[in-house]
Amino acid sequence: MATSISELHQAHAYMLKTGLFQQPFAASRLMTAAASSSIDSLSYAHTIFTQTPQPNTYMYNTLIRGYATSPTPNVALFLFLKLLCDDQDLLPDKYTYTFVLKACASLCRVKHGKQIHGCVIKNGLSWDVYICNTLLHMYAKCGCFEAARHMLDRMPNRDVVSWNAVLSVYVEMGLVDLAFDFFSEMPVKNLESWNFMLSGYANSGLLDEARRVFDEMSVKDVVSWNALITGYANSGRYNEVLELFDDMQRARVKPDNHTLVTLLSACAGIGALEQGKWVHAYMDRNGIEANGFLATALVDMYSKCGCIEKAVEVFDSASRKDVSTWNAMITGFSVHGFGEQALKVFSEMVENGFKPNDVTFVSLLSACSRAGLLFESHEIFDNMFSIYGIKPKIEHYGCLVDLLGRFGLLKEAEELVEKMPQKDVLIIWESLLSACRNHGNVELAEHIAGKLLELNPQDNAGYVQLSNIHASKGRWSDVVDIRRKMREKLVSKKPGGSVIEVNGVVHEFLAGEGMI
DNA sequence: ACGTTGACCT
Repeated sequence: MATSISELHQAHAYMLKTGLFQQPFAASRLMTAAASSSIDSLSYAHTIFTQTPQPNTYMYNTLIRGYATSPTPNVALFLFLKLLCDDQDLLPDKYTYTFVLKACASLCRVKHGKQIHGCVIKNGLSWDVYICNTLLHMYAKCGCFEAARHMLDRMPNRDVVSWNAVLSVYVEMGLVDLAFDFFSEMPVKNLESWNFMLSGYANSGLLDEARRVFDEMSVKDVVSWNALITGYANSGRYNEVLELFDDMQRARVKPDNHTLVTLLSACAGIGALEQGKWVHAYMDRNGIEANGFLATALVDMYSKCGCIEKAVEVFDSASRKDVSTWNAMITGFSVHGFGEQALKVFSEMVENGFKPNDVTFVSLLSACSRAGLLFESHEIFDNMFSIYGIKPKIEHYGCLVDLLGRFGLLKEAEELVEKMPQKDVLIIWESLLSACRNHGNVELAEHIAGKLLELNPQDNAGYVQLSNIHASKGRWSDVVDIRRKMREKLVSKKPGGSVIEVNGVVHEFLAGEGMI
């Protein structure tokens, strides 16, 4: 089996030279290899398809399946139409329908799905449980739960997958209550059914319910453990994540890459360096390579735990990086205050042919902001859209406003905020307001605080900052006035907190709390 | 020769 595009090219060239390519079976094999290899070679498979004089249904199926699970499932629909119209002597078979229906589901195109359902009935394929299950999933995915239910109730040969196909959509949409009603009603359940229900609760942050389902399960696999652990991790309950991982090991369930990624992000979240190192050592012991997701998670963990050197080490030795891996490294340098290094990694990233995304630019701009790289930040902000086609979002404006504010370029910052899309500008005004405070610019501060309170009278930052500015200028009566307004609206400041790891134990303390 | 339902990183 070919694993790289160059191997595919070699095979293709050989087949053209020997005339093997003219044989439909051989051509199909090559195309299948291209469409299903892990590398992004779907377009290459499409090229082979186009060059084949008389593609058969199998080749159509292979390509439709490839596109159905790609980011552009509409091409699968197009190919299905081409099969119906262009090739009169070819007909879709039962496989074609499962693939094209999958495309309808991911596109939420219920109209097309219904038409294809009609074809299925016309061609006498209504008995096929695979097709019916895909239809069920399609109707549910498009929000047509009544249609799905109607079909499910009338299906003579429904099985556990039929029920799961609908349940999975309830869960995916976060409709946990409906999911649970449906789940309770299911006459047959398998491990997947339980895992769906469990991850439904876990993803909605309903950890007690998730836990209850988990404890009720007679059989659990690594997916079950991962679902629960991920739920705790997403709720920021990192200490419990580490406890659950201990339980998992005691239950002798072997962690997989997903487990380790979640574990590392938990370590990163609480700065648990020792546990993070343990995960890294575990990977080494078990021959698990630090690539892709795991490399990203390790880089992130080491840099959040303060070990930028270790982060660099992992990054440099990762043979397979993706955009997120690069982003994690840039963020790492950024938060450690190494602005120039962050920019250097960015140019390497581009040189290596990676396409930066909006996260990349948040990291870059905040690197500039922290390191005070004013000139560079303007250049990056401008290139972001003109070269890379990424529209600046609130975060990007925020970084720039922050930087301008730090340099005391308050007028410029204000002009930038005025140019922003109106939605969500509150936080940016807050950032600028604190810059005004640092530079003692009372006039602009009052102007901004006024805007802020007008936009959101509940906003505590506006009150707090404005009162601080008055306080710094000795305007005590204004301070008292604002504090009284705050009490009236019951606005209060949430206490700040921090975490630190000492000897492998993570401690949390709140601002104003004693150390001992 | 092909098919239905699964959780993870910035």
